[in-house]
Amino acid sequence: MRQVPAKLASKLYGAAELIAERGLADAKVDEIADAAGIPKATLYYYFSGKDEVLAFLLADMLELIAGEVGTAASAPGSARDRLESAVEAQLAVMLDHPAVCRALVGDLGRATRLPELAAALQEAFHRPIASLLAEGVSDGTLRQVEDPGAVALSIFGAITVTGLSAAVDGSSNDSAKDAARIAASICDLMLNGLATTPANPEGDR
Amino acid sequence: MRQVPAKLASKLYGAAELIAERGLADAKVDEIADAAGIPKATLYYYFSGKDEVLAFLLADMLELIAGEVGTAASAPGSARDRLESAVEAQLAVMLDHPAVCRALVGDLGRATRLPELAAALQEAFHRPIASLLAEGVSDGTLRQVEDPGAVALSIFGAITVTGLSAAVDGSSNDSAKDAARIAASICDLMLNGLATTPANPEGDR
Amino acid sequence: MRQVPAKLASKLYGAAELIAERGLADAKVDEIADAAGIPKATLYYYFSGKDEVLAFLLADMLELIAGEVGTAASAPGSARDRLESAVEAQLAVMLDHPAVCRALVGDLGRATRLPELAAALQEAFHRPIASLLAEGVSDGTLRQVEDPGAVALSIFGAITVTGLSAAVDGSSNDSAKDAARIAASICDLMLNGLATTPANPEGDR
Amino acid sequence: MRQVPAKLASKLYGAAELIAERGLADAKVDEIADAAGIPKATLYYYFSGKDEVLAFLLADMLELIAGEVGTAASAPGSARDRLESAVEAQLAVMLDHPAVCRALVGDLGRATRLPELAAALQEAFHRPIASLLAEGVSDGTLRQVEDPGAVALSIFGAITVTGLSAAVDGSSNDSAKDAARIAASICDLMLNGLATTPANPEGDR
DNA sequence: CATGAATGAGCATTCATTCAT
DNA sequence: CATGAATGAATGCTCATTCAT
Repeated sequence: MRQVPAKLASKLYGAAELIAERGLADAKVDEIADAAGIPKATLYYYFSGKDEVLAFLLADMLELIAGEVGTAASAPGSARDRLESAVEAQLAVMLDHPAVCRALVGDLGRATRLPELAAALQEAFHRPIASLLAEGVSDGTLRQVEDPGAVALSIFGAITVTGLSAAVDGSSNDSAKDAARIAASICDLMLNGLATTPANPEGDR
Repeated sequence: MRQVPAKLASKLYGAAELIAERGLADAKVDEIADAAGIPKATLYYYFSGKDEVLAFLLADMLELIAGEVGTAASAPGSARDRLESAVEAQLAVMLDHPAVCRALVGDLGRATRLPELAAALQEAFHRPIASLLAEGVSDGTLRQVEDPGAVALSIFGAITVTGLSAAVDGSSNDSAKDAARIAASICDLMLNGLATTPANPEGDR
Repeated sequence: MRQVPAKLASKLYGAAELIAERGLADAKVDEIADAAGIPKATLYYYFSGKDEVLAFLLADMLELIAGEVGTAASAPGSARDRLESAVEAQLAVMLDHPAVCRALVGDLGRATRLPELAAALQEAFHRPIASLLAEGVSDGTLRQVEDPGAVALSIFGAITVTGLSAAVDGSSNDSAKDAARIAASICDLMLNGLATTPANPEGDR
Repeated sequence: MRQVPAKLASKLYGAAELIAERGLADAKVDEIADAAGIPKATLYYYFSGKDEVLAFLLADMLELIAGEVGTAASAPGSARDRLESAVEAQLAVMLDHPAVCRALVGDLGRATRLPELAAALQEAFHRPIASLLAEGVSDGTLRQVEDPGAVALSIFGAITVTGLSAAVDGSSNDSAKDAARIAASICDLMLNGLATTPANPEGDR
């Protein structure tokens, strides 16, 4: 994969919607090129094939998310506050790039197959949450749980599925507001739980 | 789609792993037939094509999940207890059928496109949770939240992503035990939250 | 490469002319299929690609030549007489199948690359001549030469190039007669030499 | 085709091996440029395309052969002696440029299609031999044969195939010596024949 | 002069699907 | 009923060639 010129990169985003809509396998290279407004052969000049185009787009978005989430996670404040910010940051990026985001999930199965993608996902989404959980225990703003890995994964799942669902719906126009609203719901659940009886830190079973 | 003989159905499960691994679009009909150990043409005798094979497998699993989760959700006991049972039931089925489960998620993007599948997913996974949330408010074992839809979706996401992750790993041999362990973590998070300060029912923002 | 039905094989000969005329690389698969009167996909059902089609045709012809030449070489009579018969036999087959023969030479370069083809060539053309040379020395009808390998190769070259030239010209209609005439010239040269002075068995240098 | 700088010309010989190995059609322009160590676009600055590159190389070699053979053929001495010299000269040039020589033969089929190449071949190889045959009859050092054209072609074939075979083998390091050895064998055959019985000038059939 | 970047046109190959037996 | 053989239709990709710099 050659160094992709910024101009080309921006054009490629025009194809993300297509890939999201139809899935990579059903999006013809011709169509992708058309959607991006470039000759098909030019795609092949820069990428080795379809897959690499998607990989490029995903990598781009994951980097963006990793950046935003990382910023939120490393801001000053309690780990708990930063966790809330991180949740909102991830949702914000997802809702800002609904097409790429849907493409990502549409080919999430691929994540199972492409270790590279799996690693990037881990880096962008999962690790920051896991870190914040640990920091929260240290600074006393979050309680200790038995299996932090499973909990981090759960939170990641809650954010991702809700974000994806919103990205698919795509009804609203104010993505920042949507992100904030959804983040609030998730954080409420994540921090306060649903139980009416006093919290039982040892779990319920 | 003709009535599928049980013998054939069981053989088809042998192809689920392949579909999970490669995605439906990248799994050639030849390969699917080979994996199932039947002639390609026989597939076409019973199914109208690739898609119907996957649909058959998914329908099978979704029905199973819907059944298990439905049973758990309609058992006697508090809504809160039943919610916990439902979470574990969903995880148990997922871990019992990791290949089909991965195939399902691998082609989750398809859910965006196939209304039928989306509806079945909704029915099997999402609705039971939403119902239990409402019942919990009624019977006082779960607190009222601001956006029950978003919360239900979050819980669904937490279960699904954690379950999928476990299905992909597939390291353990005792899936029932795994399901119980993961369910405990999720339920702990879901019910008790992570906050150390007293729960703030009004949310945190 | 699947077992090629006789009917298909015979149809394929219709494509030999095309390959001979244009060279394998410049003969489009579509054209080959058209020339043979079969669907392109059927070609791919039986062969792995263009190359295998040519290989099949060549193998077929080489086998034919090997047979004819072998018959001539193992007939009763002196080695010298049989050598003459073999020369004519080779020429006869070449002139009987000018298209395949030209295709063979057109892609003779390929012989350098495909060991399989080189071996078949060796078997069909070269070895029988070399054997006859040795037998001629034994039965006293041919004289001993210093480098029998080089001489066999020279004879092979003389036959092949003359035969090819005739195949390319393709003017005459009586290929058997042509073969006999050319064979006579080659045999005269090969047996009697061009020198006017008495033969000098030790060579001339 | 622009005037080709000597430096470039010499670099191009580095590509002859590639063309010999793969055939012109299968040698990508990129590869040829790489093999020559020059940018692809530079090739197009000097040549109109692939074909012209090969043509340049072949013309170069054919000119060389024509020169060497011509020199040998027009030296003082009997026609018979000069024929021997010409045979060795051709073999010497072929073994001196094995790659170009193989490329030439590899695309010999092309000779069927490119009249220009056929003419050059005729000029370089065939005509000198035919002339010498005639001169030999005149000066009494070679006997009259029935079909001088066929005999000349046979001799040409013997030389070419033996030379090519040696070029492909390429085992030896002393090409001049190889040429001499092979030439001796061919001349022995060509002049003295293989028959043990007294030469029968009327042919053997 | 020489060349890196870009592309138009072409084509081999794949694969889901059909159907006679 | 089940299937081996056959194929129509589609598409990913290659590569020779151009041209602005």
